[in-house]
Parts: sequence; structure tokens; C-alpha cells
Amino acid sequence: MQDNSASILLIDDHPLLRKGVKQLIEMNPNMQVVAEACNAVEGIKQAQKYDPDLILLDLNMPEINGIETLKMLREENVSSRIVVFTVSDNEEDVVAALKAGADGYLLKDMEPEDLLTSLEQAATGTLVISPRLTTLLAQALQSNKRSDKIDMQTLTPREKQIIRLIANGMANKVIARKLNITEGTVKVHVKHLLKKLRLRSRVEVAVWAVQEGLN
Amino acid sequence: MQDNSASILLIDDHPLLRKGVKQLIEMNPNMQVVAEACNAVEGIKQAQKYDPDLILLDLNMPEINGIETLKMLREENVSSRIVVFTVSDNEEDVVAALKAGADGYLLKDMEPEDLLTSLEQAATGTLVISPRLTTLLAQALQSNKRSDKIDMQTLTPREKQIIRLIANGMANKVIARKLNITEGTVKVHVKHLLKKLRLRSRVEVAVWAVQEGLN
DNA sequence: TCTGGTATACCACTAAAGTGGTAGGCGGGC
DNA sequence: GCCCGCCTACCACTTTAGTGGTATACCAGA
Repeated sequence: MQDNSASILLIDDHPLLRKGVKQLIEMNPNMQVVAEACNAVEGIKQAQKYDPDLILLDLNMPEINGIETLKMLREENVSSRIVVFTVSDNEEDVVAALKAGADGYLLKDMEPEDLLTSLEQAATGTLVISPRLTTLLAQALQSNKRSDKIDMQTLTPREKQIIRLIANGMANKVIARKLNITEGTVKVHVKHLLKKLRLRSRVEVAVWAVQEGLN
Repeated sequence: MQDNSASILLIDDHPLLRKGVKQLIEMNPNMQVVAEACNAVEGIKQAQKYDPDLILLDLNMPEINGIETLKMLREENVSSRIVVFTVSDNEEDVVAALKAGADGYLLKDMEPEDLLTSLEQAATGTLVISPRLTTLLAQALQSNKRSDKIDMQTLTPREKQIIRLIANGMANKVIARKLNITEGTVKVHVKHLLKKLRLRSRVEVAVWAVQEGLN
């Protein structure tokens, strides 16, 4: 950039909203909208052309949605900070966005001045999140805590212990050494827990356990 | 309880702090401290005796720490809401507490009136989190997003595809049928991706992939 | 054109995982 | 006291998984 203001790319399919956001952003002399796009393909093209400091990305877009766009941007090795800017306070969206590598998640109903502050922070690399999402984030982390009790109940303590070790990728032999029992005995436990969980291999056990947060 | 105020159990090894919190809580007629404990064992005993609506749990305790205590309480099927109350704004602690099933995480440096409000909410079943932890929670969800990019980059499309199938628990033979290639070829791909990811078995691949959200 | 990476296939081999059955010791409940 | 569930152990056996090497074909970049 010719000056040292932060360059921003807007990706949103609503022209009016882009206009409004652009006006708001350019009230702050430290930030500048260098490009706009109304869909994923266009957005990626612009991102590669301008390599902006910050990309403001809408989630609800026709054809390719925001999360997909985000993943595609990352695939293309776009190094810009990417902040999702959306109306959706849906848990799945927030979690998906963050897991896909979003550097922020801001809601469109924010106060304009708060938005400006957040964008400035985001441009410098700070992870910004609308405060309203705190509780939701915490719930996402808890996620599955109590749902597994049903299956887990039928397992003996030893079996649960072995499931955790499998979910850490350990082989039977390693588990045996760790628990000071023979490999044969480990196999017995594995056999039993496979039956109880109605799974077909230790890989399935590992996947299940990791998803339940057991490791 | 004889009245309909929320019953609270304090578990904290600092008597002075317990005293302070108790005084604060009882300024609100809707809440009442029914018991106190200075360690895990005592805490569990009291929890079972009084079955309080809410347990306020310190993390830094001698012998058995707060997270362990939390797990033990859940093991004992204590149904009280459990809110962690600590000085630690450490990411690991927050995440561990929530994963262990905490119904809240409050920092000791909160304003007393905010604390009271939060406790009241917690007693009614709302998940309460100190606002200061928002960013941290989001980071925890992102977790390791970019650390692996290096690894992922070296993988061929075919290998990525096979990783996803492994992460769904599939055996080589099943993968072969799905991709219309021989089992031997699948093994070749698996061999290569194991090398690239420096993992030792498909179980480790599955665990890694699930944690990265690849399935 | 040559090189290098990718995808495929086959082979032989070793190692690990999973199955089936038997069995002893141990602790809790009827 | 007896039975039952749990943990342990051993056995033989089959199936999967993983290793090492060789080889063909395709495609893209130097």
C-alpha cells in the first residue's frame, strides 16, 4: 500500500451493506477499503490481487457460503486476516468459522463504533469476537459432556481406561506395558468394549472417543 | 431447603475468601451458603449431604485440584450446578473445566455485584462465564488451526481423501472399494501419509484428523 | 527432453489387531 | 456359601495393517 493504513477487502452479496460498511470504515483514517466482492470466486480473485490486511467476510452468500469461501481462501494461501461478519449467532456457524481459521467473528448488529474498534484490532492480528457469543463459545467447548453417559455406563472402569489410551493412538502392546498387563489381556478388553459399543475396530473407537472428548 | 432460596456450597481452601464470598452472597436474600469445605474430599461429602443448587469451586487447592474435584463430583453423580471460581485465566484451566462439565467459570477479580448476578443466573441453570475469557475461548476452539498447515500442504489430494476415510473408521479394504482401487494401493497411500505426518498408525491418523475436524 | 511428483499395481514379508474358547482369583450381593 | 461380574492370563487362529521394493503411466515444470 502507498500509505500505512490497513487495507480491507469486503466480501458480501449485499451492495447496500457494503456501501454502509465502507463509509463507516473510512471514517477511520487508519483503515481503507481497497476492494469489494459479491461472491466467493470474485472474493478470492480480489484477495489474491490486493493481498489485503483484512478480509471482512459474510456468511450467507449464494452459491458458495462463507465458511466454504473461508476454507478456499486458506487453501489458496491467502495470508490476510479474515473476520467473519454476519447476522448469524448460530453456534454451528461460529464454531465452523473458528475451526476453519477465522481470525474473528463479528455480528452485524454491533454498534458502529464498536465495530470500528474491533476491525482495528483485527487488522493488527487480535482475535475479535462479539461479546454476545461468549456463552455460546463455552457451550461449544462443553459440547458433548453428558450425552455419552448411556453407552459409557455399560463399560467397566478398565474398559474406559483402555478407550482413552486407544484414543491417544496407542497400540495394544504399549497399553499393556502402561497398565502392567499382557497384550493378550488388553485384546480381551478391546474385544469386549468393541462389542458393547457395537464398533468394528479400534479406529472407530478412537474416532468415537475423540468426538466425545474422552482423550 | 426450607425456603426457596438457592443453596450454595463453597469449596475453597482459603477461609478468609470463603468468609468474604459468604457475606457477599447472603446480601442477596435469594441465595444462601449452606455449607463450606476446604478440600476435595470434604467438598464431596458436603455436596452429597446437602445436595446444593450450586457449588462454587476453587481450582487451586492442595492435594486434589479443582478439575479433579469437579470430575469426582460428577462421578459421584452430584447433580448440583458447579461453577469454577478462581484467579486463573489460564486457557488450559478454562478448557479443562468446561470439558469436565463445569456450569460456569468465574474469575475472582470480578466486581462483587457482577459476581452476585452471575451466581444467581448460574443457580437457575444458565452457563456463566467471565466476559474477559471470550477471546480465550475462541482461541481454544481454533486450537491448532495453523500449526498443521505445514503438514497438510505436503499431502497429495488422494492422501487427504484417504485420511478423511480413515477418520471415519474405514478399513483399507472398504476404502479400496469406495475409491475403486486395490487394497494394496490404499496401503501405499497410507504408508506415505504416515511418513509425511510422522505418525505410527492409522489410529493416530484418525485421532489427529478428528481433532483437526477433518471428518 | 529429462526430471520429479502423483497415482496406480503387484509382490513378499512382518507385525499388529481381532476372534474364540478356557480358566483362575477376587469381591460383592443374594 | 454360591453365583456373578470383573480382571487377568494363555492359547490357536484369521484377518488387517504396515514395510520394502519394483514397476508402469501420466503430467507438468525446468
